Amino acid sequence: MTEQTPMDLMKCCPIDNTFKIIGKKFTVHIIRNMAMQGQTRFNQMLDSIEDSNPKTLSARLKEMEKANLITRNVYDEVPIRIEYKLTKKGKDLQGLLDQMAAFSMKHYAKTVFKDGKQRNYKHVFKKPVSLLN
Amino acid sequence: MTEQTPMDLMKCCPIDNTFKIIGKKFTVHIIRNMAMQGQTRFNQMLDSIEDSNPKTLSARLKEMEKANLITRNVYDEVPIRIEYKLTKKGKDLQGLLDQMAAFSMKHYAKTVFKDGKQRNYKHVFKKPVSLLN
DNA sequence: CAACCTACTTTCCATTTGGTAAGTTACCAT
DNA sequence: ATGGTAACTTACCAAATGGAAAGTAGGTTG
Repeated sequence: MTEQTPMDLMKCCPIDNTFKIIGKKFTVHIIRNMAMQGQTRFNQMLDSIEDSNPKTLSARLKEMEKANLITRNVYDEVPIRIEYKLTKKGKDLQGLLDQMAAFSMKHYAKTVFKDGKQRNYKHVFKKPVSLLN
Repeated sequence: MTEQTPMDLMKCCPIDNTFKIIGKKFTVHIIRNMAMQGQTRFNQMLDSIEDSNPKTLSARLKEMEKANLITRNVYDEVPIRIEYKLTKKGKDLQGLLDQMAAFSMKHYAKTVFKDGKQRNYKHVFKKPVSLLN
């Protein structure tokens, strides 16, 4: 019998599909700030994401909520407070961000590190790269 | 003494840096076709990458060559033959592609698989997700 | 009642990006 | 001379994307 390749199982490309989710400007930055710095609020992200602006940030957050990567919770305080949080699904992008970080730390040490010296992911973050189960 | 965070070491964000490299349309598709299908030629990629066109493909290949992700070799045959190959650095993006594939296989099984059933990366590709050393 | 706060939205404009279609180069075969 | 092949390039146009600046909503504080 003929061998079954991964492509025989697939209807559409999973890499392409993921790219459609995280390929737009600021999406990975938002996840990064939420996952690594625990940020939850609009103005926090606006202030800390390089070159972001409210219009684009707002658009990305809406897309991400629709894609179930994050939740949006309204707290009726004064002034109003809104919290964005990563869902389980959103957290599953951690491994992807880890790989992105690891790649630059390996190949762009001079760009990335103040002292220009190469380090690996585990050394910097004191934990191995996350994996998806 | 005060604790040293990963950010204290960094001049620029490694995630952002990687995004600048792979964030444009078709870049990951090119790497995917080269790594997973062994493609080396312009027209092969043009025919097999969904919605690609010669202008954009050509632009991406040039950027990728400049970034040392691929090499371009000219063979003076008739008709002329040109081979693109992944460098060691380009191959180091494999783990990133794996994570992208794994994420969609976990969270978009219905979109990705013909039968709509979830499978993990290892099951489909018969090998674990690649890691960067 | 004016100022301030968070969290946006809206308008209008500029830039980036991509796409189609046709052309180009160089060499060989008929 | 015409046509074929590979690998592009060019011109011109359309759409997507992003950004600055100002405005809005609802409530509080001085």
